[in-house]
Amino acid sequence: MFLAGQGRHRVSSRGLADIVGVNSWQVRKDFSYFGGFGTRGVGYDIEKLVKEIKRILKLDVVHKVALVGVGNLGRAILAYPGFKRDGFEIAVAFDIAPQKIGTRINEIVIEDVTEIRTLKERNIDIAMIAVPRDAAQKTADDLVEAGAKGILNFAPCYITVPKNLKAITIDIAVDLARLPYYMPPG
Amino acid sequence: MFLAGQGRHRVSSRGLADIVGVNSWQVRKDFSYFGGFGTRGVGYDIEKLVKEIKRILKLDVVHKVALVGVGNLGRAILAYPGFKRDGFEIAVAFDIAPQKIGTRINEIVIEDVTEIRTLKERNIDIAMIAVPRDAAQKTADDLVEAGAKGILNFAPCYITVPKNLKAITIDIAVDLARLPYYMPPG
DNA sequence: CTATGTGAATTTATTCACAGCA
DNA sequence: TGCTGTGAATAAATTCACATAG
Repeated sequence: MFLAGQGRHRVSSRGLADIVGVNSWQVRKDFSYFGGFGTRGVGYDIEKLVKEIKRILKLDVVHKVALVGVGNLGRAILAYPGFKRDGFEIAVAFDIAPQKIGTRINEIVIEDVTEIRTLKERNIDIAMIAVPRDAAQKTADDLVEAGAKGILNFAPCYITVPKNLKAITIDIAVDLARLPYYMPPG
Repeated sequence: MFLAGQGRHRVSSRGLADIVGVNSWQVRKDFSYFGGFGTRGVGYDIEKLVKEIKRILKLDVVHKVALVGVGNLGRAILAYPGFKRDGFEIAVAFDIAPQKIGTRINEIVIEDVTEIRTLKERNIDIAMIAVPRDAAQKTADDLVEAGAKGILNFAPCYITVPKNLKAITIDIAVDLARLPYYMPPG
């Protein structure tokens, strides 16, 4: 985006710092916690740096993702072009509405929610929840039982999963509510 | 959600801590930074607590919000029911496509993007960006010029605003990329 | 001579323990 | 007695300064 594929091979901690708006020693210290992967007097090799970070974040393998709920939000997610870049592949979408089953959106076939049970045999370990709030926890429970290891929840409620798994909730209203605190008066 | 309107008047720091999964002294310490608003030996009056927190976060006034971009994501946002609860009101939606101008979605009339310039006179101080990535920064610039004080950006890119204003970017791919690090192997 | 990586110093945040008020 | 609010103790994160490798 900023660096890759633009003819540049190297970047310094200062260069990275300027991009993300922090200080150069913060960049170096943070990298050092995972073992230094720069070259003294030279800087960081961009390709190697990206590879190391992907390895640390466990993004060095392709993760297959399921989407549950193909309403407005679900369709917006299916239309989002940025997943492949980071090694994610939306493999399937589920919905409860019979008239949607079997249709395709962006090459993804929509299946009945009861097929969630087949996640494990399809090597899908991540799921996104885009169902109404009242159905979110039940959906999460089904996903966990089917073998999902990570859940990204877009329903406006907290969901609980076994503590060895990971769930992240994205609630637009919560993020919106953070803005006024930082906004100037008037 | 958990406490309001369920017959309960009071809650202890321990009660709050259990709900959000932290320790009771963390709750008390955090509240104390803004001046204690509990009663010793009793706990916190729920109604007063909510009021104080809303005041601190500047959510004690209604904020009018504009949406720019009425594609899949924009329509999903307009359909989201949770804004009013927190004192936000989507006042207008803008789009660049002529065939969308003048139509309504969820009581919101869609106007041409050139009307962004009227934000200030309509007392709209917050905007949500749901346009394609290439148009995001230009949209942000227009919004800032029109008087927006806070921006919630859904385009998958960083946007820059003058440093006395506030912009928050929500990028699904970034949140998705956080999951594998915490997920158990296998 | 340049830019990393890291101990040491400093600052900030977390945790504890209890005084103080209803 | 019960639970808040807060100083003190502890832990963690940030910042600095520089030895070190290329």
